[in-house]
Amino acid sequence: MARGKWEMVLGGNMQQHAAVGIARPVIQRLNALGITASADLDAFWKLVKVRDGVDRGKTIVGRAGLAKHFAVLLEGVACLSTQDKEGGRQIYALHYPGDFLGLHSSVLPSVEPSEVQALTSCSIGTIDRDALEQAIQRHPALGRALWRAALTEVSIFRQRLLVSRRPALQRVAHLLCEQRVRLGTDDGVIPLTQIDIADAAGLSVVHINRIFQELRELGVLAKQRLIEVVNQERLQELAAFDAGYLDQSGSLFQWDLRIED
Amino acid sequence: MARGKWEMVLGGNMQQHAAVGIARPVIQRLNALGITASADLDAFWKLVKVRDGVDRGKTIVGRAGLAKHFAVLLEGVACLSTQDKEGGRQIYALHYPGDFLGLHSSVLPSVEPSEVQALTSCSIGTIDRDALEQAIQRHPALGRALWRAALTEVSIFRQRLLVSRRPALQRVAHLLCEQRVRLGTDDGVIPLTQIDIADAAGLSVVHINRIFQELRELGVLAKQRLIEVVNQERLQELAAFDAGYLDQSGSLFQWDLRIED
DNA sequence: CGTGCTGTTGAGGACGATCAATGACGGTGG
DNA sequence: CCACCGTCATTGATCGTCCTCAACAGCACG
Repeated sequence: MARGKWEMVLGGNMQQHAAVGIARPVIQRLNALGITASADLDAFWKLVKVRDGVDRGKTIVGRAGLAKHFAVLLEGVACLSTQDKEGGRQIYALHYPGDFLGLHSSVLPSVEPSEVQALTSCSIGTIDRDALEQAIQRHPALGRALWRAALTEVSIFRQRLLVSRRPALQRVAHLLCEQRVRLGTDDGVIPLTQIDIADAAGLSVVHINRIFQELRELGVLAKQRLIEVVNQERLQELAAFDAGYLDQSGSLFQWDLRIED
Repeated sequence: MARGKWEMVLGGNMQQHAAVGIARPVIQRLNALGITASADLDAFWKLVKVRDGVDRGKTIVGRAGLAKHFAVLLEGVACLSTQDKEGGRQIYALHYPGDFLGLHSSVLPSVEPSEVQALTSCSIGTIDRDALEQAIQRHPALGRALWRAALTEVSIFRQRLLVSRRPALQRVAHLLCEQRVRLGTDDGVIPLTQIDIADAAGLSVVHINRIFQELRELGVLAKQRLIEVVNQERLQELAAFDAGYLDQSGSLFQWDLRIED
């Protein structure tokens, strides 16, 4: 995570970045969201200005108005969270490379103040809002992709609502399953702390710790500090996990993303 | 709630229905969603086929994907719910006259099976999906209105996620506040059973009952079977309720990218 | 080699679930 | 009109889950 604090890449070539490795997750994501034409991909990528070295704990997307930018996560882990007045942090959603950051504020402006925060050092790509709108005019597929991304976020909220009624072990198991799928990595490592998990699951850290011990006894998690899933199948059984809700590619209303003023 | 089981009103005139009283909530809602031009209102209303006499407990919008029509609630109370395998009912959202029913299935098709169910006798208006899409082409304001309605639903989900971490009294108080605002009536009566509240709040009926007794002691609820709020202010304090999340009339894209250093 | 953050462990207690039984109310049919 | 029934509301008792407080251990950092 070096490469200089501000690496402006205006109109850069996508393949170049793929070579650097930083663009690959984004391209994969865009593909998954239905953007396959390289003209569309290029159009999108031309909008992105890469920025490295956002430190852990920093706010990436705030909540106040006057937004000129929007972001894509390139490297690292971030979360969409809010503080309740006792200082407790509620994590609504976790973000991994390829995710769009700040969809929440475009989709749900007048909602409980929430923000996107870096959980590890992150690289992000910023996108100018006006430029994006123009690009969407010329490449409607981009609008649809954003729409789908927003739907997936919504779908995750709803699923969480269901899961929040289940006992802690299943809740945690479900959360871990979701992270595995979203990460899309092969090793079972989940790059979060128990504290993060607690805030995301809505449980106390102490209890999370005990749940983790159970999961380790069950042979689901590795017996180390690091959170590593070693038996994905068993985990899914425990969680009654069905990944369907993470795929909104079949959405009926394929409205073009409309932008008012 | 008589007036015949099937009263088809193809292309009926809006004012007529307003006279009947059945259309007023819908018109108010459409106004609130930004549809003010009478051309738009008429265009919408022409799509609606009125249907009376949906009995309590009946399914209004099923979970099978690809619904060809969706609905508007004209009279009565309905809910968006799902069953978990133990037979427990989780209520995601309550619907009152003017609400759109089945947005969930057009917006989030591949999600945990959920359905819209009548909680009292209801009158609904059904709307053909294809006809609606065509109307949206000619009246973009309709598209925006639906979009906003969907956003409000999403916003409610998210708020619930936050509230679900708070203790039962506040949770229930918050739920009641929300229902008061959504109902928009002057008397404090909330036309639900304790069972409904329990399923919506994710608490046991027994516990809901005890919470209600507390709320009555606090002078917030009337001391009768009927659920009636007699001290709205106190209730809002208890709930730390801010109605902001119920109003998504703000602009769609309000991005704010901020990076601290 | 402290200082700070994360993970771990124990003890006690609050909150809410569950089980079970009883009232209250409204509708239905005799 | 009354007896019956189903649904909803209420109450008591018990139990389990999860929280809180508190202390300590492991590890990374400067």
